[in-house]
Amino acid sequence: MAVAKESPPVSPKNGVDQEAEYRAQTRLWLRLLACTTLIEGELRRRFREEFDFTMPRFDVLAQLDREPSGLVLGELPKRLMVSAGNLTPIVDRLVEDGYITRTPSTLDRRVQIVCMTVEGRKTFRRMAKSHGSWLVELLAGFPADRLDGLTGELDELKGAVRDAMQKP
Amino acid sequence: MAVAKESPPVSPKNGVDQEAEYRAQTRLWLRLLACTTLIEGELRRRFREEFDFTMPRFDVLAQLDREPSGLVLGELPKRLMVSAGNLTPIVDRLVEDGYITRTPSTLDRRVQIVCMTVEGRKTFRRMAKSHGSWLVELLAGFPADRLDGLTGELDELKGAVRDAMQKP
DNA sequence: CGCATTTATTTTAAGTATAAAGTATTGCTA
DNA sequence: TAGCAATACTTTATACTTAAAATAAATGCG
Repeated sequence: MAVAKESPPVSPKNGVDQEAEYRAQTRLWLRLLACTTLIEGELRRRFREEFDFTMPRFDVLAQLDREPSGLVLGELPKRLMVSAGNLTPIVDRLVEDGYITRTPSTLDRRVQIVCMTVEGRKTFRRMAKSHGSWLVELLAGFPADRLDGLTGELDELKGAVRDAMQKP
Repeated sequence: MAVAKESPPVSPKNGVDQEAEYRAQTRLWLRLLACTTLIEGELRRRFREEFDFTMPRFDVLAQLDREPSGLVLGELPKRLMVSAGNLTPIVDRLVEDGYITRTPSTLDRRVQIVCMTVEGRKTFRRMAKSHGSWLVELLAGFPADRLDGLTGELDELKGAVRDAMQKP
């Protein structure tokens, strides 16, 4: 039963509309996933090839780059939206490689402060520059005057999803 | 739109525009990643809680569900955009659990045909129904009349990125 | 036919991810 | 002030992920 798009709302939502909306939602999700996977895969590949570095490691450095005085270790999982346990070995290796330091707080011996070293900052800057240019290269084909519009839509989407997750 | 397509670094003249565009591109990428991570994480969590199942396993079943006569194993990595090596243990376990079968082709003994079992099909239908309703729930807060528009934008983005990756 | 190449798939090594349990340490409170 | 709950972080178990090497079978070509 084909329903005209502009048919008045006879019932709040009839079966056909619901079905169509469901399919539209599924399509959106699949497209979102495809875009992210595509870009993420390419960035990962280049990080590996050019710098023998991984994105999670870069992400940690990116957070620390904004915090000259360092960051409480527990802040990282929150900001990067990953689990705490995941971060331990990543931070371990960044310390091992000399890019960051991990110092126990004198006030609370459970807490550790992580801070980028001079070496780490230098390395990060170099990688960040490439990262930026890769992004520019990959997104160059998308009309510049619609970048903000799309970002705005995604912001709304994110808000809606977050709200939906809050409720229960 | 007055943006040089791929002029390397920066000429003083349009330096500001380029910088602004670069920031817009970065914002878009971060938002895209945030949306996907948010939704993916929630779906993963629910798959785990409700069905003790993972998304990659579900994705394999979803592909096979459309192919009543089964699929050449090598098709899966292409369709799911994952590496072949990754798939081996996933398929192994699905076979082990009785959801799919893996039969060597009689024509070419390198090739294997994977096919969903009746049991697998039953299980998949049940999970797919929940998956759909979760998606509806998570995306309910986003205006229905803008779903297709956003999907279209993402399609364009995907095309642009794919083109950019093709060239070199 | 014999051998190199290509194709399909698996194995391996290194890393990322989560959940859940474990270890200190601190703070609260009865 | 003794004990217990909360907090910060690590460890463990399991699974996904890729890249690259390995295996195995088919194909092509001289």
